[in-house]
Amino acid sequence: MAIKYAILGLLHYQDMHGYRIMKHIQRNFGHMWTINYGQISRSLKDMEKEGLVSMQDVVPSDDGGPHKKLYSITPKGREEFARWLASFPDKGMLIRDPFLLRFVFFGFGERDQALKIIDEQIRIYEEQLERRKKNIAHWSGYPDYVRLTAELGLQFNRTYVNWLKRARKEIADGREEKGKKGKEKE
Amino acid sequence: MAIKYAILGLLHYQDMHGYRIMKHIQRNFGHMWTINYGQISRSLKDMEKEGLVSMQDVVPSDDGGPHKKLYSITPKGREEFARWLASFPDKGMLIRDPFLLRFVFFGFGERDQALKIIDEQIRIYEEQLERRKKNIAHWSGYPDYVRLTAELGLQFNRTYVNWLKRARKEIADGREEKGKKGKEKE
DNA sequence: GGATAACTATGTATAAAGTATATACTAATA
DNA sequence: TATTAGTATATACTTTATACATAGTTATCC
Repeated sequence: MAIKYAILGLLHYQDMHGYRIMKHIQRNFGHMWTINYGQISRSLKDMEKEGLVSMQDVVPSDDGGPHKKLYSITPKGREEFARWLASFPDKGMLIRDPFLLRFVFFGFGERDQALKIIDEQIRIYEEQLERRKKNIAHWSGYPDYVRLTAELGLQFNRTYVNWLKRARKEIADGREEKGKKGKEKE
Repeated sequence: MAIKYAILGLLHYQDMHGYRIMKHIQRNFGHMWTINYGQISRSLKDMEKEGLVSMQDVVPSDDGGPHKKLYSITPKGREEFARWLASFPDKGMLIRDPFLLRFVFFGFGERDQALKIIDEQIRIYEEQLERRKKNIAHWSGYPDYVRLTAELGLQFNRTYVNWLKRARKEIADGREEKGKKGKEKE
């Protein structure tokens, strides 16, 4: 359960409640992790049962805000996190890109439709790239591990956008019509 | 169910059995999709029920080899695939890297242990890069969509290895000790 | 020739992750 | 004062991923 360790790691910085953990992961780990509240909610409940975190109810009367559940990491949680951190990753990178899966098969469809989808993909990833460029400056004073991770996200984003634009151009220029269309390698 | 469309796409090229589909995805789509046999096996069974593929048992006496189940795409399968191909991807790229998740938290552990894990990661991805460099030449005559996708895989691999090496150097030089260790941004 | 390791081939049970949907309160804004 | 965006949580359901189990084939090593 990898989400578990992401949560335990974040709770090293400070106590948090579920929604804030989700927002943190979305904002700062977005290039290597996607998450939604349902997963956080379930994980926190399980982890409390396991004794890795402890929960404190923050009722509206306490701070004037909405009902929250504030989670802290326990000594047991710190132990398990440290063990995990020092262990070698057992699995490799997991990638799923619904766009690329289409892209590789675009030879079986209409070129104009393919170009439309590619253009939309360029729009999305250029926007993301601009957001990340703006954000990266804020990381300059932070620990190397965190800053370096953000920089990798930016580099992947840049590589992807450049590739998309080059691919779009090659396809628009009609080069795919000359290839051995429909053939595939083993 | 995205796996379904990967399978339907591959069956456009030729009839295949499950193990071969898995190997194909691992070898050629590894940078955009990860998969294991369990998923293929169940997907094919479901897809046969749905009428998207048809199955033909190849018993040992037929070809001397082991028992196989040869799958073909049906007209209904082609229709559904075409519909999917022309649709806009509803979800973005998903990346989950057990190494990067550790990396971002290495500030909470021992630097020497971190360096060991980083070195192992460099070894793994340099090996993968060499394999891909060798493979890419074989794609030169193939349709643009397929070749371009393979090229992106190579570029991502290269970006990752370069980043790993730079990160390793920065960390080995001890720069992470000077940072605001343990602090984290919101 | 026989062991053994690596590869081909499949299947099922279980665990983990991801999505859809629901509720409710707060803050901003038009 | 509506309405929208944002904060906050929870559960049911679906899809995806892993672990384990089986069995035959091919290659290699002694």
